[in-house]
Amino acid sequence: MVDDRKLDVLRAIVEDYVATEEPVGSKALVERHGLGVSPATVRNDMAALEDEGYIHQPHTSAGRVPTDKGYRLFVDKLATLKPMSAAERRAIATLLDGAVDLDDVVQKSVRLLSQLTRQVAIVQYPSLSRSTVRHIELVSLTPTRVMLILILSTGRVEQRLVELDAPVVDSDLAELRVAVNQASVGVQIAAAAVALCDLPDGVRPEQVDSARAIVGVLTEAMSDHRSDERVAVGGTANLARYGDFDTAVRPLLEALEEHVVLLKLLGESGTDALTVRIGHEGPYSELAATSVVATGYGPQEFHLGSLGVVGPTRMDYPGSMAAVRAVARYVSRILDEGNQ
Amino acid sequence: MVDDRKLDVLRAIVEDYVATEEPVGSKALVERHGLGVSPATVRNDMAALEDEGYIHQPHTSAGRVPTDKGYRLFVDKLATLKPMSAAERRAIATLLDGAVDLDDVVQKSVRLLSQLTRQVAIVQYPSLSRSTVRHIELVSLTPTRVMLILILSTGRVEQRLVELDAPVVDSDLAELRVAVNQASVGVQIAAAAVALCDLPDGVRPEQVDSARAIVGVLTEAMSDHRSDERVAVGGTANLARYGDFDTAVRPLLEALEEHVVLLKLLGESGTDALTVRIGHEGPYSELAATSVVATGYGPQEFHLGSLGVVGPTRMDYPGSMAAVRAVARYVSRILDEGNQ
DNA sequence: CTTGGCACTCCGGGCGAACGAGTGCCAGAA
DNA sequence: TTCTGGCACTCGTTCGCCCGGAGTGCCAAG
Repeated sequence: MVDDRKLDVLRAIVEDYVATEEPVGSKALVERHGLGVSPATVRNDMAALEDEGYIHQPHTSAGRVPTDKGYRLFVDKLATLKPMSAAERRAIATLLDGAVDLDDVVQKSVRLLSQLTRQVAIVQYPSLSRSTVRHIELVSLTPTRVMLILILSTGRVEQRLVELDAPVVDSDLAELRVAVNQASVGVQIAAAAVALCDLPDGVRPEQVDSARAIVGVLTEAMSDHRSDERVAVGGTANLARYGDFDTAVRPLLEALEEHVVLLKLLGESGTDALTVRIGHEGPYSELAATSVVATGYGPQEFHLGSLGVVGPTRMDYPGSMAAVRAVARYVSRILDEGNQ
Repeated sequence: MVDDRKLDVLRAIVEDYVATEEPVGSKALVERHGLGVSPATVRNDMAALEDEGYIHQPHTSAGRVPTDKGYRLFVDKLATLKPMSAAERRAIATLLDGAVDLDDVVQKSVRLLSQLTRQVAIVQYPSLSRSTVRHIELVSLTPTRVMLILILSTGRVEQRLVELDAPVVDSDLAELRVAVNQASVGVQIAAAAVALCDLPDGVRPEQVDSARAIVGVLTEAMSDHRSDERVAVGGTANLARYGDFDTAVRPLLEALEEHVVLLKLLGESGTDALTVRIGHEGPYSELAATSVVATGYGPQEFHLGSLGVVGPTRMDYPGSMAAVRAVARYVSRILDEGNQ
């Protein structure tokens, strides 16, 4: 089982199959890779690999195709990350350095990732719940309407409109602004929501109602878990290269509409490690033909969110893994800089 | 040429073809619609319609298929908007009323539109250039970093980070905040950018540099035409229902990645009218097999942006047109309310 | 102007044969 | 023990072919 040549054969099969999309036979294998043995020998190895479940033949007298288990072994033992070319590194750096705000960073990352890997890319917005509050701004638009602006350490900005029953004067609003900022700046968002709850009790009686309304919306915005579900998707056009429409493209297209599904695909594991989920290893049986390469991102191992690519199980794992890791690193750096 | 029955036949052909996706023959036509004449008569009419270019037969002895010109006549003369069901109206109202901010409104509109029409939906964010400034907020994060927040009449919020060479004190910043707001609140954004340019000249000499930097970024954000290109896309999974992958799905998938292309598709015409662009009538020859149903939206005939759906030329025009118009109306109302 | 009849066209499905890629196995060589 | 060349076999794919059926255009009659 720990046979070097058999592993070589498996690697060759994976690489050829990824390149050609066609089952690969023993003869083509020895030709395209310098294996130094005859087709017959390779056939023996292939038979063994098939017994062990690493490859599979669609029907008698067709070539072999890697199974999910085969890809798994390939990824774990045989693949070395394809280093990014200098041009690619430069593209990443210049594109992301030019981003003006968080939205821009996310949009550009998705685009980048999909172009580098020629696959569908997914980037989760930095999680609300793991951010800290950087600033809260209260802007009175009319005497009875206040806009709340919540600025987070990641650069993410949430806004809410509040209708008040009674008008507030600007000086009161200013007071309240100071109070909410004191209570929450630098604090993790969950803790900030708690800290804010008691705040209205301390203000002057005339203000209490307005303060309650404002703080209410604020804490609601902070604990709105839907906002954690925001993701950006790009590169769907790459689906066009897929071979099998019904088993591969359709379910994936449907999944891409459901952001909750996407997040689960990325894996909210909370770890920053580069993870590869191959075919049936994922949580959805309809997506048994697709693999996910994902990783967390965030400054200094602090997990803010995830990003990755999804594609057919027959995909270029080394290349995708390298691209995903490279983009995650740049994004982490950018977010860190903005926060310094 | 102005023959009532021939028009009836054309309408029947369009409806049948949209329903079945198959060329429709004379016999099936008289059966499914109560035309009250024999197949032979219908055949004569069909021959005439074909001479005039409204329909086309893929090959001898196949049924007829509407041409783009045929769809055009159908849309212009024969189609009556399918009224929305009560349930659909309710769905629109409850979904959009629950939106918390502009992003939310746009996201939900896209989703709604794609579900109502079972097609790919596109919604353009309200144009920056046609909005007025509602408020500008300057928040000092550290002494040398200021975050600018630009709140527009549409509810759209733009944010930018400014690095200053020298620290500013809060009171100076407050002064500047008052000044920029005075200069720009209520003013159309292009005019506001102009008005702001001269502003730094009036401030105290120590502030000039900071003011210049801040106003510079602000006017840049205001005149950033890229921001006008923001669009949201949804319902791509509906592409899966398309018959022909290579001629229909692939080019459209590619177009959906290019937001500039999408905007051109929606038509920046600036009018609020409901427009239908059928097949080759559009600006892209690769999209000769797709149609666009779009309209502008915005309070009281004031064009803020466009929204619509794209699909195969063989699509349900009456239904799509009704849905697009209904959603546009609700979106307009919501934006108007937020702005009142 | 409409209708029924009729000959004609041509697409699509079904069937069978030839083909070829790939295999498994076996006997002999290293 | 391991590798290799040879060989018979399997089975999916492709091509040619035929045939049925849907649909048409045209014509003569109502």
